[in-house]
Amino acid sequence: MIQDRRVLKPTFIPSDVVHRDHETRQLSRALKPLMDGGVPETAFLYGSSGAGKTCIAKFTVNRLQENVLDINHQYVNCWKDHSRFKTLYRVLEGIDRAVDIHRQSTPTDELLARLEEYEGPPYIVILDEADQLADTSVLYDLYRVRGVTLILIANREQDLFSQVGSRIASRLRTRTRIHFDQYSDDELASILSDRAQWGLGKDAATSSQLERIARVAEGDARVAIGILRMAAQQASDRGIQSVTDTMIQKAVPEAEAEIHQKNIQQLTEDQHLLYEILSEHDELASGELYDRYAKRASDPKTKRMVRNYLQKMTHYNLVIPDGESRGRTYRLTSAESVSS
DNA sequence: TATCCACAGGAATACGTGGGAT
DNA sequence: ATCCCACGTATTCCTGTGGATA
Repeated sequence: MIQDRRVLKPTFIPSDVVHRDHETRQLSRALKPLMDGGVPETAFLYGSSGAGKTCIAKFTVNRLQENVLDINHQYVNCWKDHSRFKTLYRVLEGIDRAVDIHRQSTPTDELLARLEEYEGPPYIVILDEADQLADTSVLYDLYRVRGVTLILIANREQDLFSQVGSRIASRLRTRTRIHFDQYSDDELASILSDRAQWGLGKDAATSSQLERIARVAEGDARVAIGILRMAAQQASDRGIQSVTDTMIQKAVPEAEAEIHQKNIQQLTEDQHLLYEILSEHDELASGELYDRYAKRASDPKTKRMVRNYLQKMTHYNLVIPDGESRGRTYRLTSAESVSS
């Protein structure tokens, strides 16, 4: 029953997007000066995850490139390439100027100098998860390079600007800001319907099934499509043409567990231990958590380091912190209790 | 209410590592 | 073989915050 697997992958960009006309127009307008040699505005897309930010950014740039003009573009995920060096490297890669750069033999400033020499067609750089940059000075670097247009993507506006120096923050703040609301259940259902039709065939799922998936996904398109993919996989494994309600029910925790499991595999030994301790309790105060950790670990790290671990695990959606300073407690995400 | 203390998270710093350069 | 550069990891130091206590 699966006709085109790519359509259900998280990275897939549809040839036509729905329910984001306003946002797409805003972004197009910001980039429009490129069409007659002008200087476009820096665009800043923000909103919760799965709201279509990355999709719209890529879609708009692709369309601009196909229909209109000679431009270069590059997509950089700052969660993966979060250092100044790596980000600049990726940016150079997008214009084929990175071939002879072998890791650290070249100082970072050399990369920037090379970028400043660039005199090709306009260059659009999409910085996804820009709030994850360890060193936000790259924003300043890139902002100053002639011919480079930035599209910044982050979950929350203040997460990005809290770290950026005030100098560049004030400059960037004035640029085009585009907010992405969560998808409504209806919008999600119609997105799913399109994907199901292209990727799975007409009768793969009923509209009420898609609505059900949309509801549990809570506005997150990535989650919704993931659930559909898992359900379709089950149907395909059994050689039947359409998904059943039972498959959807099973796919919901499986889609969550898949992400969850991937994240757990990334953990180090110490982080695993923290996870294990937390799994034995409903919730733990930070002091008690550390005491238990220090008792069990063969070579316990400092409290500060453990705070870094917990922060990272929080970002991976494995741990939920409760409370601000004193009296904070930690607990695990409820993923495994759901899957039972 | 003033003081104290546990805690979060930023900044500076130290250390070990990998791989190209010499 | 040795040096160098940037990186990831970890520690130390520090400031700000909010709940607990005298």
